[in-house]
Order: sequence, then structure tokens, then C-alpha cells
Amino acid sequence: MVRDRDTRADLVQTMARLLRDQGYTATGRAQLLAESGVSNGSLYHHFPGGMEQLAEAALEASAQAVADALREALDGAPNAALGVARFIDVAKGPVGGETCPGCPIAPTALESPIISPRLRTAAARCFDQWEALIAARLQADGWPEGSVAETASAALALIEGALLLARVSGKVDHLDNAKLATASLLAAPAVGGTN
Amino acid sequence: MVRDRDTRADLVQTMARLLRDQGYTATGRAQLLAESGVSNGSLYHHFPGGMEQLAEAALEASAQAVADALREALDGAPNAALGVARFIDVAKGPVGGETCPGCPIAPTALESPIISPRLRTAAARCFDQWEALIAARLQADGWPEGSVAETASAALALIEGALLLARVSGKVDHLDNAKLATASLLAAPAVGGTN
DNA sequence: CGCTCACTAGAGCGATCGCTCCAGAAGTTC
DNA sequence: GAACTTCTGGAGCGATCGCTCTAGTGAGCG
Repeated sequence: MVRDRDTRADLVQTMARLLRDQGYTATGRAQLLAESGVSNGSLYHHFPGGMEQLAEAALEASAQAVADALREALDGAPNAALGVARFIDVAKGPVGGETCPGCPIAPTALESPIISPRLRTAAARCFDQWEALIAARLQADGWPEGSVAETASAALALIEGALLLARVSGKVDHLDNAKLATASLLAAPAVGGTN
Repeated sequence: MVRDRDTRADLVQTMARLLRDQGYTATGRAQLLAESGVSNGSLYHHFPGGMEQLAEAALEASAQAVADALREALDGAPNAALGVARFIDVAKGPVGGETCPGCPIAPTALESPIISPRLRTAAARCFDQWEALIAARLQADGWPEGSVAETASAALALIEGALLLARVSGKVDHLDNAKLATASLLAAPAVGGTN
């Protein structure tokens, strides 16, 4: 027998994909088992907490992958604006692709607040982590301290919104438009005051 | 007997609220009937197409309400930037509220692409309608023709993303941050070229 | 009154839900 | 090879899913 790790990783990976494509509630146990090739008994051995626990693990795994990509894009760019633009290009998925995969967290996040407090907090952690990465780069760039957090929040909102629009409309153009917008958003500190 | 309209409107309104709060798949027939006080027979009389048809009607109703609010906010402001800012304030919901209701379309939109092509196209129509409203105002403001559509797309993405983050984190601050960002995004035409 | 018909209430359908439970296979330790 | 742990396959559970069907109710109208 293959001794652990394979099936557990298969479960997490398959679940992550299904959560990205259709969210938590729409992902049934039967579909998960069929597409991962794992049996029911194995699922509840590795995840005694059932579907909810697996979903949380899948969200964390997806978030980590995104965080790695975001960090790499930011590190390899001369400033935050170009770093975010690079990341958006990565988020488009396969180069010639018509459609983009979309945010792996958003679908689950939006249905979670009432359905599952546990998944809600997990999703919130994901977004906080990403926002912190952008904020850190802004600070390193010498962005005005008073508006670092606010600007990072807006940049992340722009990315998430563009991914949403792109996924629903099936047009990746929205990501290009967001890229252009981040350029103007992150090019120079906000002009106005706190409001 | 109350002759039609009441129960049908109740169904649409209740469904719209449930779709906003938890999405399509998570909204069961039982919950819908319980919270709307309508019986099963009435549901299938008014909506022979079942839950999917009702969901489509609910999305359209919600989209119309949002479009009205957006149009009003834009019309009552001196320019697109301030109009969008006004709309974001409206989207916050009840003034002193800790949480905001969120986008009524987004949760359903994100799970729709695989689950229900019908709801996917319905959701796409909603976003297109809103984007067109913003684009129209930009054009009326004399915004450079070449980037009207792109800018409207980015502005809508910013709003949607901020609503998503606000809903998941439970902090309306994200909406204020987005407001600030739209100010810089819509203050002056994009500097760069097409990329 | 008696007919029509839009509408409602609710029993009941097969299918599927997430999950429990257990027998047995595979690997590790004496 | 016996004893033990780890992991897997699959039958089966009650609950709930979306939906169909039918009897019944009451308003409109001759």
C-alpha cells in the first residue's frame, strides 16, 4: 500500500479545484470521491471532520499557492505596481487560454458567512495574508505610511473583482483592465486625505 | 383569495435575499418555502421551471434594484468619481451597520459557470448592465473614448472586490478604501497607453 | 345557482446528501 | 508468523434534496 500521503494530497488537491470552480455547497461527496479516485473510508480516515475539514485544508493549500505566486511576482518587480501587474498576468492562467481559473477562495468565501463560520474565518485569513504581502511591498517602496493598508486593500479588491468579472463573463479582458487600473492606483500616493 | 401577485413577489424577494446571503446551491427549497411562507404548490405554479427559473428572476430583480441605485447615485453627482463614491456609500447598507449586505449577484455568479449555464448568463447580464451605466457616465464626462470601457470595467471590479472583502472579513473599511481608490482611478484619464 | 379557472396546500416520489461502521488489505515490529 | 497499526473499500443509515401530482379553495361570471 502506498502509505498515506498520496491519497490525502489527492483529496486536498481535488477539493481545491472543485471549490475554485463551483464552491463548497455545490461540491458533493460523490463528485469529490469520483474525481479524486479515493474511497469514502479514506476520506473520513484522513479527515474525521468530514467535508468541512477537508474544505478548510483545501482553502489553506490554495491560499499558500497564491501567496507564493504573489510573493514571487512582487519580488521580481522593481515596484509594487509592476509586481501586481505581473501577478495578474500569472492569474490569467495558461497563456493562450480563453478563460481564467479564477480565485480559488472567492466562491467558497461568499457562501460561507451563514453556511459555515469555520470556512468564513479560513477564507478571511487567506485574504488577509495576501493583503499583507502587498502592504509589505508598498511599505518597502516607501509608500506613505498612513495609506499603506488602505491602498493594499483596494489593490486586492481590484484583483478579486476583476477575477470575478472575468470568470462570469468568460472574458480575460477584465484582468487587463484591472492591470491598467493598478498602474494608476499604485503609481503615486493617493492625493486626498482620509476620506 | 389574494389573486396572484403577492406570493410571486414574496418568492422572488425571499429568493433574492437568500441568493445574496448564501448563493444558489446552498439555498434549499425547504428554506425558501419556510422563510417566504409560500407553499410548494404555489412555487411550481408561478415558476414551472423550478428553483432555477426562480433564481433567474431573483437575480434580475436584484440587478434592477442595484441599477436604479447606481443610476441615481451617478445622476446626483457632479462627475463619475463622486457618483461611484456615493453608490459605495449606499452599498454599505444601514448607516451604523457593522456589516454590509454584499453583492446580490456575486455568490450565485461564482458557482454558476459549471452548475448552471442559465444562471451564468443571467449574472453576466447583470454585471454588463452596471458596467454600461458607469461607462455612459464616463463618456458624458468627456472621458477619453479609447479607455471608457476599460475604466468602467476596472471601477466595477473595484466595487465588487471591495464588497467581497467586506462581506468575508465583516469589516466595511474595505468599502471606504475602495472609495478612496476610485477617486484616484476616476480622477484623471489613465496615463499609460493600451498596456 | 353552477360553471370555470387561477391558485394553494400537502402527501408522496426516487435520488442523492453527508456520514457511520466494519471487514480486510498493506506495512511495521516483535 | 503472530500481533499491531495504518489505511482502504463499500454496504448501509436517516435525512433531505428538487419535483410531481392531486384534491380542494375561493374569486369571477353567466
